[in-house]
Amino acid sequence: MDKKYFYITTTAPYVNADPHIGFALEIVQADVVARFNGLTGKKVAFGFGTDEHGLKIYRKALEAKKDPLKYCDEFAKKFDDLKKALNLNTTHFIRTTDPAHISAAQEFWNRCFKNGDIYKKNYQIKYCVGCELEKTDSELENGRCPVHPNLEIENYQEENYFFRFSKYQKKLLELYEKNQDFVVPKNRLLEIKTFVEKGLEDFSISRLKEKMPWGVDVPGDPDHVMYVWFDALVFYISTLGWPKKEKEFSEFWPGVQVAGKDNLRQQTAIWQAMLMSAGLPNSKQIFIHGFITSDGKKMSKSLGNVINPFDLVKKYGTDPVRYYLLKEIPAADDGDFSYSRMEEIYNSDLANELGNLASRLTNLGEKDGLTIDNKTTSKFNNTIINQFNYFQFNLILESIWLEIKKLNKKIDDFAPWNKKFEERKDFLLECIDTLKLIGWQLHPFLPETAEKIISASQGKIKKVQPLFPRLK
RNA sequence: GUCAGCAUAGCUCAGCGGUAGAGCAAUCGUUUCAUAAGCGAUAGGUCACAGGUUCGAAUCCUGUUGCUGACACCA
Repeated sequence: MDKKYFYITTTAPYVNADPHIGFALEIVQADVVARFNGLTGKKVAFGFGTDEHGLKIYRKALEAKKDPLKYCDEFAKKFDDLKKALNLNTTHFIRTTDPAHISAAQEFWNRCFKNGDIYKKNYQIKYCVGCELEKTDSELENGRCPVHPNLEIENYQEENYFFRFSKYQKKLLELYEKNQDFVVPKNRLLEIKTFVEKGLEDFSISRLKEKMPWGVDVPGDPDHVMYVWFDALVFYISTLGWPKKEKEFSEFWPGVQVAGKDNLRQQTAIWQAMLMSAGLPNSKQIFIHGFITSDGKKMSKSLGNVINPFDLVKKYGTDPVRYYLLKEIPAADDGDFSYSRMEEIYNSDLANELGNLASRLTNLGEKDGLTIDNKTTSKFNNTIINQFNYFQFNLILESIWLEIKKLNKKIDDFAPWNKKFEERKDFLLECIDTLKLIGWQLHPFLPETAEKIISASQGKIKKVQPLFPRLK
């Protein structure tokens, strides 16, 4: 709709563990799209934040004998550190424990309530005394806790607030029907459609405060706090300052949301129904990415194969890590990370092909004392623009690398080092200009490298330091 | 258990009815401007398995095996 403004956001990571490589993937993907849109002249908002309420965090904080907020502070800091480590161009940041978010969540609740979509009902809770935890049906085996099969599951009821999700079945299906690109990739759209078609049940959106106080107060009811989902989803608009910053909100919303496949339902159905209920426009688009395995295996603490994004960046640098995530992990499918593959593509793609190309060209240019004045800037052809619309980062990078290979070959074929100065001048100028264009195309993906390339290929040409020193 | 998707060279994937493709890795050759980089060539696959349809199947259909996801209160 609005061509001037663009808003993109990731999910708000839950702060019960250190930042995960999977979230790094998600936010790097969002960053690339944000930067791309910025280069095409739009005003971009890129939202980011942390999800900090709920039982799990409350328990962890108690275990660590810490005040929940202080406990969250430590994690929120770690997530904030991702911005620097991954060179993210985020413009907005909010924690769900920030007062602005809390009042946004309450305002959102009020709107849904006024619309008649929030009501009180008895909620059946299944509780395992052994774990001292509430259990869901999917966690039970034959109606018993798998960890404590000799203990009976206790049932009790409490009064909760419910959200009238069922009311929005038809409207959600209309939304999917009307906009076939609402969820990308399309098999995810199919998945959620099937889910909604099967019928929707209202779900509980509050918890008794006496049992679990770590949440946003339900307006007008001191006995309840909101269930994390409800408050966390409002994050997508509280980052923009809703409801206070009306202008900013109306400029940027609706936005594009990036989420993992485990988040499909929350983003594409629940959140959309909530928006309808609150009388706000639906999201523009939801992109669903896959998961990353580590050396072909699921990452888990017990296997000891968890990949920490900070370690990776420390070892290889920001742009190589971004390159791996964008080139080697198919954006919409599961992908694998391995150190050997990381080093392979670092050396072949980055050091040998791209880095060396910049070195040889700027070296030739410097020796001939060349100067380039032309102001080539960002330029994306329609294929690339279309591939951006479907988040096909790996394909875009492949086509950029095709250009890099072509340029390397072109230099070999012409062999400027065998030519006289006058014979090679125009040739070199042309090559360096192509290099600059490549730099611009790389800008959303590898911002730091791109800037080095661009600045090295304009004005008086000087040989660049190796962009990516070869490993080993 | 039910439903859906996937299974192609060592690795990552493209091809989706007409004699198996790319990149990386491997091997060999070649150039020297460059980060011992570049360029070229070679090798590497009964296209998961078994049936069927067709003049012809990696490509369509059926079955088997394996993996992944969904089947609602885990963010």
